[in-house]
Amino acid sequence: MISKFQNKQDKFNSLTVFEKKVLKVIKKISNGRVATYKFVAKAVGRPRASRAIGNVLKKNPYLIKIPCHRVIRSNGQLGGYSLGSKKKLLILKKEGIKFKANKLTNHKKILV
DNA sequence: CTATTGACGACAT
DNA sequence: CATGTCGCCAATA
Repeated sequence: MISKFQNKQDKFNSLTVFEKKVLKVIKKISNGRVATYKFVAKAVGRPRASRAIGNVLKKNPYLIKIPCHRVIRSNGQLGGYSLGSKKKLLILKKEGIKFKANKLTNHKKILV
């Protein structure tokens, strides 16, 4: 019989192992904290794949479930977002993450 | 198989 | 600080 989660399953299964790993890591970033692309890269065992991490996120199929807006650049800059950096900034602001001149100000809550 | 494409990073200037 | 260059990497054409 076909599970009622078949659609989600299909979507999930269509992802590569690499992509699944990436999304899985990001899913764990809790509210009020942020991580860098580099951090995620290291977490999935590809320490130099930070660029590829971004490529995964730009097509994040679970925009609601996976808080990819919490991933920023290692130099403290905001970084991109599929719905536009502006949106990303607003969401983060709501979550208590502050930026000034496109630079993160609170370095306490960042995972590097 | 090769080439291109980026939500990147380190480093030089 | 700001900007440019070069290296990196998985996906995709």
